Amino acid sequence: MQRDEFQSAFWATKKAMAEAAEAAFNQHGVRAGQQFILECLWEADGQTPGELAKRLELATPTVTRAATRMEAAGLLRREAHPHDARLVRLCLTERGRHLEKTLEQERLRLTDRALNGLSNEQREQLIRLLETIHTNLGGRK
Amino acid sequence: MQRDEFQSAFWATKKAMAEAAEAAFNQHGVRAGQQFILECLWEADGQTPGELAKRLELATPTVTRAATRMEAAGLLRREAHPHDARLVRLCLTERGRHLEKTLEQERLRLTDRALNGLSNEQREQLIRLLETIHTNLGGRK
DNA sequence: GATCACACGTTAGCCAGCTAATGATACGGT
DNA sequence: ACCGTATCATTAGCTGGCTAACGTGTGATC
Repeated sequence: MQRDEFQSAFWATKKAMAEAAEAAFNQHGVRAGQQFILECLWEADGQTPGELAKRLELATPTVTRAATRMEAAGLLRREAHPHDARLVRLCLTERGRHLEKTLEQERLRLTDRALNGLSNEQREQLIRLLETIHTNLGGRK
Repeated sequence: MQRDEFQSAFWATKKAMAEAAEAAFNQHGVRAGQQFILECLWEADGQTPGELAKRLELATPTVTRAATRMEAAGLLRREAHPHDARLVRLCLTERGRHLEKTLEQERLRLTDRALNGLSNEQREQLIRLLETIHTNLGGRK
């Protein structure tokens, strides 16, 4: 049957990226998926699970459960919202706040490693190609 | 902090691809991850979970559990290995065998949709770039 | 021929996505 | 003032990846 080089290459690369990301963040006691939540909170602390889910384009339960684990890991804590008892504010702990620079570095290092040997032009082209695929498949934003 | 356009674009695209693949295959009662196992079995029926895991670069338990679900879904059945009682042969049912062309078409259609608007040259370039990343991160094969 | 190490599949349990169902609170209309 | 709807978070339960632990069967060695 026809080989589908694109999908083969894409999924293999995705797997390699996921593994590398997991390895990079695990060193600092953070699971790969939690990094995105942290990034949002570094930008604006005290957001609610629903806000984070919307920003990250995740389902809300994914965020609340991750928050539970991150709370157990001492990365954040839940606080009551002052004006609306339905809402929960996720607030970074000292430890969660302190990891910002470390994890940013880790992320940039991963990108560097992944794109090693590519020219700036090739990198830009890659990003454009990825974005084309994303919009072709109806990706939001 | 520095934006990391590559990772943003990559993960967004990965998500869009995963969603699109899930939607495409679910129409035929197949979950996205099971497609790869089916492809292996179409090529050579009766392989063992361990063989499939090695080919697909998955952990063996991932395959055995998927096989259990696929068995329940009527896509394959377990058969005893004639010469070695430790081994299990995963054999396609009529239904599993019959889905080959349909799912291949679905996969190609997904690729077409994803790469819509890209020239052959751009497609080849994309594949090369993805493979570079894969090998940069130490991807096997 | 018995025993012991190795190979294989399965089970248990973790994380991370998802949807559907629950429960609590806010708010608008009456 | 009350009642119903809408909006949150959470829980339950699915798939799909993983590692570690388990049990069984092969095969080699003695």
